Formats: sequence, C-alpha cells, structure tokens
Amino acid sequence: MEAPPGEEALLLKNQLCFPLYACAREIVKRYKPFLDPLGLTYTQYLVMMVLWEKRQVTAKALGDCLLLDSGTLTPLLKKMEAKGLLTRTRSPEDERNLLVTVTASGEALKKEAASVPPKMAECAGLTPQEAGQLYRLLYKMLNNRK
Amino acid sequence: MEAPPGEEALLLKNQLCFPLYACAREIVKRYKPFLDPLGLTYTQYLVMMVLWEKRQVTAKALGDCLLLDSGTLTPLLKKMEAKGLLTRTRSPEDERNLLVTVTASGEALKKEAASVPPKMAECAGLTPQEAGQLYRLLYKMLNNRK
DNA sequence: TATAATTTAATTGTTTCCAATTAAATTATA
DNA sequence: TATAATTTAATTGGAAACAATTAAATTATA
Repeated sequence: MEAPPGEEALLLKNQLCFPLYACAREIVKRYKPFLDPLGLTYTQYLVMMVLWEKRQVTAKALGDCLLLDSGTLTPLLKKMEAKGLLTRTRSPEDERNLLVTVTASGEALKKEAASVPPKMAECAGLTPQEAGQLYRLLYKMLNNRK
Repeated sequence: MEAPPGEEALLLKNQLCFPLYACAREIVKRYKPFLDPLGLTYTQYLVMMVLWEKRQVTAKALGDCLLLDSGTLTPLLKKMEAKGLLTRTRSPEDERNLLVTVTASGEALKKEAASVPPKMAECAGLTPQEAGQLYRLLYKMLNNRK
C-alpha cells in the first residue's frame, strides 16, 4: 500500500535539498575551529582564497567567483579592510569598479591557512572517489543555472 | 611544473566545500518563486514538512530533525504562529517542552505545496541516478558528525 | 529531602545573505 | 552632443543562523 504521490514527495526524508542545506551549514561549523585561530569566518576565508590566487580583483569579479552580491560583499569587505587583510580602492580607468587588493598581512595569512584544507578533507569523511563524485554533482547543479 | 602542495589545496576551484555552500544558497533561491505564493521561506517550508508529517512535535524534536537550534527556531516559530500556521503551547507533562502543532490553515497549505517538489526536481537538473548519488553522499557527510 | 546536574527554550549580539532601491560612472544611441 | 540605457557599488530592510548566556523545569544524587 503506497502513499499518494503528492504525499511522499513532501516527506523530509525524501528531500534532496534539505541535506544539501544542512550539510552546507554543518561544514561551515566544522571549519570554525580551524578558521578561528586565523581570525577568519568561512566567507572571509573564501574571499582570501581568491585574493591569495589573484592578488587583486574587482568586487564584481569577486561576486561572480563566489556567487555573492554587493549586499553581502560591501559590508564583508569593509570589515576585512578594517582588519588589515585587504584594501578597497577605485579603479582609475573606471570609477565604478572597486579594486580589492590583498595586503602584506593578508598575504602572510596564507602560510597559516595551508594547514586548513587537509584538516577539512579529513573531517568530511568521504573517500577521494566520493569527494570527486560529490564535486562533479554539485557543479552540475550550479551550472544548471539559467 | 607543479604548484607546491599547500598552494593548490587553497585554490577555490579545488575546494569541495565551496560548491556545497554555493549550491545550498542557490537552491534556496530557486525555491523562492515556488514558495513565495505560499507565503513561506525555505526554512519555514522545512518546518511545515515536518508538521505535515507529524502534526505535532516538540521544538526540541524539530531542532533535531532540521539540525537547527533554539536561537534560530524560537523567532521562526513565533513568526509562523503569527501567520496562523501553527500553535506554540507548553507540554503539561513537562513544562520545559514547547509543543508545536499545525493549525487547520497550516494543514490546508499542504495541498498547494504538493506542486513544489516536482518543480524543484526539474530545476536541479540531475538525473534520478545522480540525485540518488548526491543524496547518499550528503547524508554520509552529515552522519560523519561526531 | 535538599542540593546539584541536566534538559529545554528563550535571549542577546554578531555575521551572513538576499531583494529591492539608489546613486554614480560609463557606454550606447537618437 | 544630449539623452537614454547599462553597469557597478552602496544602502536599506528583513530573515536566517549561530555562539554564548540565562532562566525555568525536571531529574539525579548526596
């Protein structure tokens, strides 16, 4: 005897999005003990990863990278500037563009951050194969954006 | 010529947690046009799914289900009570427990919500096999919690 | 039984996150 | 060129989310 179709689709245990949502929050929590010593939140850590790679980016490019808009980035970047991790200047060629540049002290943080990825990889608890599968599926969903 | 090991692990494109985090936010955004007509946010929709299934739960049990604590649930449930979706009463057997009970109007919303899961399944853009894989991997990570 | 420990919600303060709007700079077009 | 459209950040307001603390009720223990 089966439940009517509309019935079972609304059960929490049949949701795909719920574990996605819960897992994302859980992961940020698991990062916390590793990021606290660096004085970074998870979102700030993401910004730093982009800056460690590129040294300088516009706020627009950062938002495109991280899928965050100015409502999130503006206050975040101001806080990080106050902490001395980056500078915020206007592009001389196009005053609309905000240039975000890593400072020496922001750059220096990279060495301490090097220990974070291996610790996190461990606490995810997936095999390398599973992690690869998950990575591929998540990007497939993300890229399904219109 | 390879980058040093600590180097590549800090690249955004090599992160597993970033697409997880971005995908969770993206999914909530994709739900929005379907949930707005019901007057529900995504988190409120999760609460309603539990209530449609159980009719009555304690706030504690709800938090265990959804992995949310009282700091999130207390204001959320008050808002939902104000909207007439549920009632908040104390358990007579144990006054510490808050009983959350769906109202008739909350129950009535279930019929309208029946159309949401199929629409969401479509916009995830995964095959049923992939969705199953993703589901399994996410729960594996979640259950790796200490 | 009296006290201590535990459990459960609520509160407080901080950080994200987003939608919608505004303002400024630039680019396109009439 | 003058005006319109576009692009980019910033702002505003609302909803989560969480850590840490507090308060009340219950249970365990000395």
